[in-house]
Formats: sequence, C-alpha cells, structure tokens
Amino acid sequence: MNSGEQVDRQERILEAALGLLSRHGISGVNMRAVAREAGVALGLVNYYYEDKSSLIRAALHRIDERDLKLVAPDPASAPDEQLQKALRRVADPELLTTQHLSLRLHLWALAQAHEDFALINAAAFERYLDGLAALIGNAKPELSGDECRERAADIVVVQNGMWLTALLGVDEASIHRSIARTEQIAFAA
Amino acid sequence: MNSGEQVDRQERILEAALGLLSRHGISGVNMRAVAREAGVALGLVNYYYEDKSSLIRAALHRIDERDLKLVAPDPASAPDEQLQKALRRVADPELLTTQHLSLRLHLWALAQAHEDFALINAAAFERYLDGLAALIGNAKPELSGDECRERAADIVVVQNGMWLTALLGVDEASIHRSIARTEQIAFAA
DNA sequence: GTCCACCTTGAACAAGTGTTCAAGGTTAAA
DNA sequence: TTTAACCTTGAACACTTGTTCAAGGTGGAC
Repeated sequence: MNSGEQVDRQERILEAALGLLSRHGISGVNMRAVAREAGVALGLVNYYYEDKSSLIRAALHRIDERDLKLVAPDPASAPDEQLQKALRRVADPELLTTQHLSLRLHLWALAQAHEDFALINAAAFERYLDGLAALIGNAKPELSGDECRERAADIVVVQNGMWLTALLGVDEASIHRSIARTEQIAFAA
Repeated sequence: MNSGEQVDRQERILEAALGLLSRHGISGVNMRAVAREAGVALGLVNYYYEDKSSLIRAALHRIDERDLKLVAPDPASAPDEQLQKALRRVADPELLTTQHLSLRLHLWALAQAHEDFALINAAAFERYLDGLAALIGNAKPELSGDECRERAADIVVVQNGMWLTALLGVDEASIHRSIARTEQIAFAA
C-alpha cells in the first residue's frame, strides 16, 4: 500500500470492467481483459467477484446508482428549482459522455438478454421514476400522485430518447430542444 | 427441395441469427447455436456467410431495411395522412414487439462496440431521418428543408425513447401520449 | 521473532469458440 | 449415364473462455 493509485484493487477491477463494457460491449468484458486493464492478476478478479456475473451485477448497480443521483432531492434549492436542475442535469457534459451513455446502452442490452439483470434494471428504473415523480410533486403540489407519475413517465420517454440519440450523434440543438420539452411537460399548468 | 419449409436455407440461417440475437444478445449468437436453430449443419453457416461478422452485418441490414419502411412514401394517401400514418406505425403491435425492439437495442449496442457496424447504423439512421423529413415536407410545404429536418430530429428523439421505454415495460398509455407528442411536433403551425 | 488472516499470483483444466476442409449428396444439362 | 456445379455434412483444428487452486506474499497482533 503506497502511492494511493495502488490501493483498493477491488474498485479498480470494477472500474476496468466498466471501461471495457462501455468501449467494447459485453463480449469485451472477459476476466483476462479485466485483469489486464486493472493491472492485476487473473485470479484476483475471481477473488473479489465470485463470478463473472457477480462482476457484471456490480457494474449494473454502480450505473443505476449514478443515474438515481440525477433525481435525488437537493434540500438547498426551492422545489421548482430542484426539478428544473434535475431535468437539465440529463444533458450535463459529464453525463452526456459517450462512456456513460454507452454503458447504459450495453446494460439495457444485457438486461434484455438475462432475466436477473432485467430485474435489477427494472427496479432501478422504478426508483428513478418515483424520484422524478416526487420532484414534480414538490414543485407542483396541486397535482395528484397519479398525475405526477404520468408526467414522470412521459419525461422519461423523452430522456431515454435523448440518451440514445446522443449516442447516435444527432445534433446538440435537438438535445436542447428536447430538454425544453421535458421542462414543458413537467411544468405544464 | 420439397415442402417449402426446407427451401432457402440461407434465409433460415439469417432468421435464426435474428431470433438468437433478440432473445440472448450477441453472446447468444454463435455459429453452433445458429446452425441448431436453423436446423442445418454447422458448416453451412460458414458456407453462406463467410464470417460471423458477415452474418451479423446481414442481420443489421435486415433490421435497418425494416425500420426504413416505416417512413417509406405511400402514393395511395394524401401527404398529411402519410405523415400521420408513419408516426402512428411506430406503435404498431407488429413493430412494438419485444422481438423487434430487442433486436434494435442489441444492434445499437453492437454498433457502439464495433466501428464498422456503427457506420452501417449511422447511414441507416441518416436515411430514416431524411425519409421522415421528406414526409414532413410533403405534408407541410410551407416549411423549409432545414425546419423539416429539425422537426424530424426532434421526433426521432421521442420515437427512440418510446422504443426503448417500451422494452423496459412502461405503461402503454405513456407510449400513446408520446405518439401524440410526435404528431404535435410534426404538424405544429 | 511467531502466528494468522488476508491478499495476490499465474499455471492448469475443461468447456466453448470460429473456421477449415475432405467427403459425400443433389440437381439438371449433355 | 456421365459430368460438373452447387449444396450439405460433421470431424478436426487452434484458440479463447471462466474457474479453480496450490503456492507464496503482506501486514499487523501477540
């Protein structure tokens, strides 16, 4: 344990898996490549992650966490400011990177192919929807819970579209118009 | 050559690859599984498709073709009817099946991971955008070409979101509200 | 120092991968 | 029937994969 770069090899292994997944897809994530990318021996990957599927499950959880932060309540701001920030965060340069979008895409694809990943993904999706609906509810207290969820669902459709389309390289202007559209849905009278 | 089921083994191989891809993702598409699914010998897959990647490229082209048909001009209808039909076709039960959506998703993921697939995909995306813009131009001749493409881009964002979100199992009502949103964008004054 | 629990290594194994190819089958024209 | 072009087969190949495991390292408690 010295330079600070060396520590927490488990974290580096997970990070390596995330990097490989985003760059080369699931077929690029094999134990040897992960070990190489993390700079550790092959056996260590199986030491920290019992299975290959445990490793991928950990990656999935990591991404789901990151996405959930987008709709986390922020006590420092007023309700409608919170909602607006949350909606605009989706186009943050930090999140709209190929790395993150690509990860999301590959994880969606994985969830389509494997039941257990699908369950994790669906649960995270549900929590995201709840978080967004709650933000809407705070910003517009006159709406019923069902109306909030309805708007949240509609917004998520557009947001998912933005994420996906950003990957395909559609122009930035269209992304910003879509952001405006989500705000319109959220704040509609 | 007899029963009609037996013929065109090349087509059956491609169909088998598509089925496997949609159900199990790219890691489920291996030459042996494709051969088994198609009911042919292993060697025949490599006879008709030089490579595994040729096979996948063929699958990609097949799906791109299918999507392009959505915005194909239909001389039998009036321009704005054509546009409306095209926009509503996206939620057709035939297309909104898990099989087709799942295929699209896996192909997007593949395109993210492999440069050559990305090029094919990007070209098809461009053609889809052009097709949609043309339909809009016909229905609303007062719009400039740039305005048409702008609306087409915005619509595609929502459509991609619908496709993706439909896979995650969001409620059907939200899908239909999103369809309405695309019509609103298209026909806005 | 001695211990002990933990971390780290890479060789080894069995199973699966894409691809090749010699062998044989089928079809229709000559 | 002979011929030739095409189709179809599955064994065999070299290579990659996930997983296991004996061996050794490390750091702190005693």
